[in-house]
Amino acid sequence: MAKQVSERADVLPLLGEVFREHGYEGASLARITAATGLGKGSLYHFFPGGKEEMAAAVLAEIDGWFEREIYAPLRDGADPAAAIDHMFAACDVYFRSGRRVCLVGAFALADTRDRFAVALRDYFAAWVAALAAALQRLGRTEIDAHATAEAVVGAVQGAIVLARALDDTAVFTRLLGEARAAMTAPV
Amino acid sequence: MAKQVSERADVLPLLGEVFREHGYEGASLARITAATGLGKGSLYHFFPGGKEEMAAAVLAEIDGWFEREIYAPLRDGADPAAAIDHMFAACDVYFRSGRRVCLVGAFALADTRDRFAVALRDYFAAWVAALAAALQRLGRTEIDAHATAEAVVGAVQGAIVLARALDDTAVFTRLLGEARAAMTAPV
DNA sequence: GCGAATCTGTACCGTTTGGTAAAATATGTA
DNA sequence: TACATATTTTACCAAACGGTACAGATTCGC
Repeated sequence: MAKQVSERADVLPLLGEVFREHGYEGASLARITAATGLGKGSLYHFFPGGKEEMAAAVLAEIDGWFEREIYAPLRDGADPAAAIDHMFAACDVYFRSGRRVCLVGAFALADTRDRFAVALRDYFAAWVAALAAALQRLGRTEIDAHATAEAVVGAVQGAIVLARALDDTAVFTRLLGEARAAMTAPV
Repeated sequence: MAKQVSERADVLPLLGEVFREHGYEGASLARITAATGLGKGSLYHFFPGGKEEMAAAVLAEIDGWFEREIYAPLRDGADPAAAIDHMFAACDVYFRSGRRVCLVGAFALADTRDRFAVALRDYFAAWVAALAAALQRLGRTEIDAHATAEAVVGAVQGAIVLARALDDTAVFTRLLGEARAAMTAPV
């Protein structure tokens, strides 16, 4: 009975992948134990609230990652244009050109939407706000910046759906490229 | 034991709503019987293949509706511009300004993607092709028409995700309006 | 009116579900 | 070493799962 040195934080990425691949309902404890290597006992030790707490923790970790990696540079970074470029590049890597699902987006389409309403809203609101801030720093008006940011974030989500449905990563890359071009062209 | 005069086709819309609201895994037979009023006996009489056949039938019905209502006018209608306007209007009604999920898009994000791969691909491929045909008839080049069509179809899917996550139907209307404007502006 | 085909309600099957309880083992600290 | 705290294993639970079997009831063709 070796103690795996697994911190609670270490299992979150594995946990996230299970939720991503099978959704909230499809992520059974059997699959979770298989993916994490942790038995039910350990899981309920780390997450006394069960599946719901696991999913909430994953959402919080995702939110933290985006805040650190994408939102903060957009909002506070020295070079807004570079932060925007970094955002597109990071999205392509993170979502694996549309092969990997956005867990927050997927939750928004299922009946998990109500259960995690606050987390979902915060995630997208923060993304739109951060991108809009970068655009404003590049000289756009507040209204124009917000509308454009909204469209770009929406385009990313739509690109994931399309790329997965068409089973074609090129669609994802193409759509993100167009969104990026439409952003940088007209100041 | 009154015979409900329900044809197989009559239950498809109800069935579709269950899948939309709860996803494939979340659409339990208990929920399905509750929503349709049909017992297991009747359900398995109409759909011997069980849940999988039910979902496939719903997808086929959806595909038929879009083909009839949206794709055909775009492709073969007398007035391509009017067909595009009709598409946006029909989308707003069908998806209830982003409150109602696109079942095909939702399936694309879950692990139902592999099970119904062909149906998902066909749905989006047909949509993009039809919209591209309308754009070509309006004078765009084949390449430009295809790229634009892809972006618009993606925007619709992204708009649904965003509207649901932000719990704001205005986002859906706004994004579709922008997509439409971006389409009609530069010939 | 009669038989065949169609439809429906109910009971049941084995499996899996999320979750619990507690005993057994590791680990950190003094 | 000893003791408390963390962690893990194992066994177990009631409920729900998708699906089957089949006997009734209804409807339709003739």
